[in-house]
Amino acid sequence: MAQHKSFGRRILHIDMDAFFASVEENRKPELKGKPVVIGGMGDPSKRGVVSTANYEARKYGISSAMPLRTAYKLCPRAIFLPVDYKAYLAVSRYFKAVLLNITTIMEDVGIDEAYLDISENRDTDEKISEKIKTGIYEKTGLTCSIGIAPNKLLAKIASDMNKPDGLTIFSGEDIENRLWPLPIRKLYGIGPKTEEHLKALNIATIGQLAALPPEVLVARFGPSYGHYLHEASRGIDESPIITSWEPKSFSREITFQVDEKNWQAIARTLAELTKEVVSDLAEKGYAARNVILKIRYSDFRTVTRACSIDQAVGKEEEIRRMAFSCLKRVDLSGKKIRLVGVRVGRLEKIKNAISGV
DNA sequence: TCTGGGGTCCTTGTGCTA
DNA sequence: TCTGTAGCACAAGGACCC
Repeated sequence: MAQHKSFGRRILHIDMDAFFASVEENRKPELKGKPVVIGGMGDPSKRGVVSTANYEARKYGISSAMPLRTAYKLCPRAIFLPVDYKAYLAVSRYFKAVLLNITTIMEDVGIDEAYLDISENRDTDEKISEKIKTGIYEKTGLTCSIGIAPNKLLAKIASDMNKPDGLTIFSGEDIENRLWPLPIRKLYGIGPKTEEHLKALNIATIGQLAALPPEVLVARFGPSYGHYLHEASRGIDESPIITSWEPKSFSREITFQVDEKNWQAIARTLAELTKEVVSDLAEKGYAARNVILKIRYSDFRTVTRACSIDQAVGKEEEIRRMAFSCLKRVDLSGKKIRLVGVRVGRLEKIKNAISGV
C-alpha cells in the first residue's frame, strides 16, 4: 500500500454527478429531462434497489438504496434501467485519466469518486478545478462536483455542498461556520445506527458532537470509533492518500427473486457463486486461506460460517468443498432463504499468475 | 411489505497457550 | 495440580462506504 502524507496539504475530492444516470442520458439523449432510475435488473416489479436516480427522479423522493418497488410507487412514469457496470467503468477510466494529468497522487474511491493531493500544484484551486471540469466534460460529456480542503474528510464534505457541477473550497477557518452547523449524517462514517445513537444523546449537528467530551464518545462507541468521532467532528483527519492497495477478499452473493427452501437449489446457487469467486481469484492472481458462507433468511436474519486452512488454495473443488462444509453448519431445516453468498479471504498472491487486470 | 452487491474495518466472544 | 490472567488467533456479527 502506497501512502502519501504531508502537512499543509491541499486535498481535492471529486464526485461525478448522478454518475450512472448521466452516462445513460449521454448515450440515450431521449432520456434527458425525464426521471431516470438505474438499479437491479431495471424491472421495478423485481427485487432490487436504486443504484442512482437522476436529479429529475430525486424530485419525487427517489434516492439511492431504495427498493425499486418503492421507487416505482413514488414515480410510476420514471424510466427504469438495469445497471450496465461495464459501460460505467469505461467512462470512469476516461475521467480518471483526466485526473492523472493533474497529479499521480490519486486515490480511487469506487467508480465515480477520487481524491487528489494537489499540495505541490502551483495553480490556484479555481484553476485546477476548471482544468478538471473542462477536461472531463470534453472527454465524457459529464459534469462533476469538486471539494478542496486541507484533508480528505473535509474535501469530501465540501464536494457535497454544491451539487451538481459545483466547486467548494474549504479552509481550516471554516470549521466553526460551515462544518459545525451541518447534520451529523454529513460526517463520513456516521450511518443510520450511529445517527440514532447520537440523536438519543440529543446530538443533531456536527458542532454538538464536537462539544461532547471525548470520554463520553469512547465510553459509548469504543476507543477506536469514539476517538474518530471526536477528531472528525473537529475537522481533524490525517489519513493519507492511498494510491495503490492489495485486495483483502473477493465475494459473490445473490438474492433469490422468491425466497428459496429447496436445499438443492441453494446448493446449486452456492456452487455457481463459488465458481465466479474462483474465477476472480485466478484472474487477479490470488489464492485464499479462508472461505466464508453467508445465508440470509426470509426474516432478514443473516448468519455467516467460516472455514480456514493453513495452505492457501485457489482450485474450484477445494474452495467449493470448504463452502459446502460451511453450509452443513447452517440450520436450513424448513427455513426459507432469501440470499446466499460466498467470500474468500486471507488472500495470498500467487507467483507467476496470469493477470489481465 | 420492503430492504442489492461488493467491499473494508471494528467489536465481541471464545478457545488455546504461556 | 489448580486457578487466574494476559495475549493471541479466529469466528461471527455489525456498521459503514460506494
